[in-house]
Amino acid sequence: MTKDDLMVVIGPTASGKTSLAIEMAKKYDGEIVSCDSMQIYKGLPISTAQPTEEEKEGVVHHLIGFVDVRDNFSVGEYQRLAREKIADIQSRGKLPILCGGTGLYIDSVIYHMDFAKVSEDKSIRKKYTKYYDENGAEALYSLLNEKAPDLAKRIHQNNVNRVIRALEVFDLTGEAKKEYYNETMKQLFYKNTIIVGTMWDRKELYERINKRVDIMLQNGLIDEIKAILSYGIKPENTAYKAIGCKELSEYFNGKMALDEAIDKIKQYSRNYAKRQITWFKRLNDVFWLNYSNSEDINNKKAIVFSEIENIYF
RNA sequence: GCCUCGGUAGCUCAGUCGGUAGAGCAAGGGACUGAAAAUCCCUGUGUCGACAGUUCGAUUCUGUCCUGAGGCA
Repeated sequence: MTKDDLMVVIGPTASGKTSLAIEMAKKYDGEIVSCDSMQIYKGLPISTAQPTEEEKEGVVHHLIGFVDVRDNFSVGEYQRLAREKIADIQSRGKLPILCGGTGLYIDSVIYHMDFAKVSEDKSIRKKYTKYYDENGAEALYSLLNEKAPDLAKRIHQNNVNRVIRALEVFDLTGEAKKEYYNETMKQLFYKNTIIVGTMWDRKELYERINKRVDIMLQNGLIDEIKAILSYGIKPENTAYKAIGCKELSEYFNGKMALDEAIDKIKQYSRNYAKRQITWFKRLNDVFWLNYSNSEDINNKKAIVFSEIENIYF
């Protein structure tokens, strides 16, 4: 195992990433690095579909359940931590397997992405949020357009979050995010990266998602969310945006019937899966395993396994 | 049985003072560099419940019928 070796498992939610990653980890003496913006939080094992101890089958998992739900987190931090973990796994002669569905987090690790050196500045964000509230999206956007027209071109004016972050970076550094245009971003950070994607035909994937939400409910989803709400998690917290949390808190508030909340959880999960698919379609050189084509699966898996054996061993 | 209000896009509804119709959600496609399970962009022809009448022309007016909800008996 060298510092250039990295196995990656991607796919939309409920497509079977976790079990594939575990299968590979057992076969090749690997350890799994979760790449999921919500599994990082403590106290959300059910809603974020973290593997149980039983499901892990003894495979070591990293970057799961280590952040307090009241704390916010970011890609930059994730990138740093994931690369540390990967280096550590490699140094012990094991195969690192990056597994998850958060597209930006995946890119941050596998590509040469440089995030702006400046992190969140509350007062700047507050200032621009206020400006937006008073003057609207168009006016906010034109501020950015004056300061950094090239950057503005790449952001839609209605995407206020991004416009604000771009302004924040500009104000703190005095320049547009140059790395935006940097071609090196498309280069792999780990030369021997193999990416496998788990996929299903759309209809089947949606059925699996619906079914998985029902299983989460059986496993105690409602109590889990009730518990983290009682810890004092607020709507501004990132963890609150996890699917399940906001819907169930409306149910607890009496604003929504339970059935309706459950339907929304399923709905938003399906919407999310679709966005994930859009993201992953852009990646090159992915070995896609479509589980709806069961006859094909074993052949494709065999190809992936021989690829792994050629490159890593 | 009578009265009232409905029956319009997959769903919830708006609308056309008569010239064959539009929002939100869904669905599909796309974007994505420190909130990313977030955020944002693009895509809307559907016997306007059925039949008949009036009209140059009806989804829009009139009548009958079917159907849903509520009210009165």
